Amino acid sequence: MQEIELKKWVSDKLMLLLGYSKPEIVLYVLGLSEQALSPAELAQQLEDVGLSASSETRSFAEEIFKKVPRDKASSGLNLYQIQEREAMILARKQRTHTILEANVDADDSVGDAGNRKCFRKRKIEEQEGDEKGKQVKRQIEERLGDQRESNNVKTLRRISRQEYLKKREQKKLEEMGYDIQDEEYLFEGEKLSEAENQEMRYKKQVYELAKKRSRESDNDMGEYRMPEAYDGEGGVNQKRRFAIAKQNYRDASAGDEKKPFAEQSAWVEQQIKRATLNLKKHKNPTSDEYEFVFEDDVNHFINATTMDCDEFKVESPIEPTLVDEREALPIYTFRDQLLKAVCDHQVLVITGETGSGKTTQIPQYLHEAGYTKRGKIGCTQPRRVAAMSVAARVAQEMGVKLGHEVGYSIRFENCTSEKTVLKYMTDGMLLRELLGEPDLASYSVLMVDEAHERTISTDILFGLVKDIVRFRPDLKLLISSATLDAKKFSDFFDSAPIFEIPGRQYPVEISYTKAPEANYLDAAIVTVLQIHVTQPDGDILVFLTGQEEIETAEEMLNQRMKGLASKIAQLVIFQIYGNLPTERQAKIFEPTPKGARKVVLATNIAETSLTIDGIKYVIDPGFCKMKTCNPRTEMESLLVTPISKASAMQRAGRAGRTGPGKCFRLYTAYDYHNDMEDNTAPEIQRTNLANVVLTLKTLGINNLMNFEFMDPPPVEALLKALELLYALSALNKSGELTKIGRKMAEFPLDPKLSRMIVASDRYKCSGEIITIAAMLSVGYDIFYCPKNRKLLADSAKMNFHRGHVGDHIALLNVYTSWKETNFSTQWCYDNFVQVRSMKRARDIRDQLEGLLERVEIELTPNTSDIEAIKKAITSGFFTHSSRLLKNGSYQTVKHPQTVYIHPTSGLSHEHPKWVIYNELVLTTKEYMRQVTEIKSEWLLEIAPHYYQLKDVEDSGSKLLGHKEGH
DNA sequence: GAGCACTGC
Repeated sequence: MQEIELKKWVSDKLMLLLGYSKPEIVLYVLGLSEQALSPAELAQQLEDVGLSASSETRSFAEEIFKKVPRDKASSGLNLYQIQEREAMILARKQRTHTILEANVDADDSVGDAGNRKCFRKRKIEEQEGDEKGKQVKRQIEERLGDQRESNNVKTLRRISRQEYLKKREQKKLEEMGYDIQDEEYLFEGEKLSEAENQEMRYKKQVYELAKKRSRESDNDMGEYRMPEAYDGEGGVNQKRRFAIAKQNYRDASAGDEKKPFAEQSAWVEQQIKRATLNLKKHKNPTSDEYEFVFEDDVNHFINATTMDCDEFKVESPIEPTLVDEREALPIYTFRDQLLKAVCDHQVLVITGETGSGKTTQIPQYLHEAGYTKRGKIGCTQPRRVAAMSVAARVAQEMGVKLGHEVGYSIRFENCTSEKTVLKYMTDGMLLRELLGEPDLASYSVLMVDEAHERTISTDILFGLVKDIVRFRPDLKLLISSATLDAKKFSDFFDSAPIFEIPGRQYPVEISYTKAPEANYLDAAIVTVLQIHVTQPDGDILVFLTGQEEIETAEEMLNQRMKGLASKIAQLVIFQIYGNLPTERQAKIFEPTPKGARKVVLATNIAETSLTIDGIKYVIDPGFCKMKTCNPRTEMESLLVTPISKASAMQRAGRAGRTGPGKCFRLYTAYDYHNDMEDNTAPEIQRTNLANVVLTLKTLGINNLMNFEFMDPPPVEALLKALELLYALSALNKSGELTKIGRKMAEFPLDPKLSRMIVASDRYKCSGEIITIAAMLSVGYDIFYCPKNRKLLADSAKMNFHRGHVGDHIALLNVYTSWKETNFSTQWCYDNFVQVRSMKRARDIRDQLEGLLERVEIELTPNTSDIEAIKKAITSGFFTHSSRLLKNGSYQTVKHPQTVYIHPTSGLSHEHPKWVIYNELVLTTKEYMRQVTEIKSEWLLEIAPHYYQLKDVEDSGSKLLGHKEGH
């Protein structure tokens, strides 16, 4: 029953926010849009979710289902026909466009009055663009022809963006009037049967209705209210639902939702006796017992497979030149075939494992073949370091200076010039670029590398470029991925051909344990020692889940090595994880002392982000930490979860980079084949989508349901994002971007932070607010707390909290103090602050400062008005408010749940009545992290569309009501 | 008085 309610609600909500006709929603919600169901099956499905009551809905659904083409690309029209139709639509489009524009203007009454003047300039330009249409386009073409040497790049970008938005708008309307236009055009003058005429009338009716409804919702200026189900007003029932949801979440946290765990736990019970016996032995090592462990070696692992390696050659050319090296790459022999394939096909999926040379060579081949005469060749990478190092390598191979013909572009660093024809960049950077150049006009080829990693940015890029290649037949698109996923990419890009390039990975022998390990940490330690004693030279890489585990593993290893020091070779242990200070991270690259063996205890960071030379043995316990977010409560937590097969292969591959290697998996072959997922769920299905939605809306994609996600995110996550953006006034009632929303989209931050910056204009504290935003989005820990000097570190930290100003202001204090010492590194050491985090905060802050000008917010530094700063913060984070309860705990205001102030907060002993928080985390308790005290009146003042008086009343009645409820 | 996977803009 709950599920039915939810689905109904979802469908209503979608209508409100997206301006969709109901049948499409229903179909989407049911997940049927891609299936070819008969009307009877469809009716059954509708009934199952309680939507059969409305015959209107059903007939609509069936009707639309029949007529929506399964494949929008193959509409059966040729290019000429499509152009004709677009011209017909244009007239209608322009009328509607004016209406939409008017509404965007009106909508800003929700937001800051002070911001009205902003974007007026852009708006005028857009209107001009609209009127002048073709003229502007001609201008662009002329100017682009001028080698794009124009000083006025900004204007060009804006114009091209308008062009794109116009195209988008056109498409949207085209979709709405799709069939009508189609049929009117194709059957003009032909006599139709009565049934056909009837169908035509019906379709027109639907179209008119949709248009009318869209206008109505545009004009509906009523207040926004949270939907009932999210309101917390359902009394006892609502509370129960909540409790159940939470319980489920807890259960999931315990890991029971996964089958592997359920089975494994049964195994664990059986094995526990044996395991504890082993454990005891390890704790008090004598050489006899260790010999037992080592003898066990032969039987401990089952050698199962050897990783595929297509072309295994050991090459040691004497003094290889760069040309020799290029020609020795596996890809070299495929050069001509590849060029032909690129020539013949617009989209090509390329598979090639590590070492094939695809990333460095393909762009060069295309350059040599003359593709750069028509435009740049772009190549995206998921990571900054990769973009930089690959660009450097290619520049070297081509004998040019990095930043000239070959360049790279990453955040904070644009190393390209007018001359650049091969451009490597992070995928996120290209996405930003697309906001200014939506049709990728300056590119002739785009290569999306490491596509199988499925970062959010690549996933969005997929949807966008799939669209772009349709109206830019001259643009070549290359998708490069791991072999396993090639089919999926090919399918997504309308059956694009797959081009296979063999890799040059050395073979890796993979072994599994015979039985599941009860304690994988212990098993990992034992395996390290086994390898050390029984296997030939070569360093060992152990994948663990986090810092704590790595530290205990090091302790255990050291302890056991003590007793054996005289008997076996030295073992040098290194740690590597993201939060480790840079100096200590660098240590893993130091050469191993002669006769010793290196052991690297690493987190997932060693899986893709950094490569350690000389690794010959990999130990893979099969787990990693993953951030999971309960979408209902927005509570985040880090859970230890089993890795996917793809991840396991990646880990194993780490042993075969410089020579043949071995991988020891601390799980059974059965587990691997039967219980582990093939791939980790793509990020886009796991994370908060607020930023994604904002980006898409900025690109003019209002119609989120029609956006072609390779793997669509859950509808509920999309709705949550829309809801938040709506509450932040970034979207209007019909789900269109407002002026505020446009400004927010300029900032590469979480929308709540962007909103806070936009609001700071009104409170005249933008300088402070961008500092706080930068500090909050650093990503690393700000404070460093060495175990032996805990007290000192804690007191240093409390210095910044003097006056109980709250955590946001404390972060501001940290930054301003650092700035006052002229960004001194020594100051950081003295105050137990991480230098790396501060430098990063400075980079982000500088970037934000530059962006302020673009959205016409004045930089107003040095205010001492704490209340103004707090109000600006509240403008971004009013959805994250909570109130003090009588028992000292807190209750979130909108989706009531009990939470606590995190002990690391400066306010953890203060008990302020009302607070806002940056995030909720579930660790040992439900904690609010980064907390600041506010006045409850501010919530009504700042977000009257979100809060009602009863939400913020201080009366005890609400608390009493809770007691009665129990 | 807690507990810190990894990217990216």
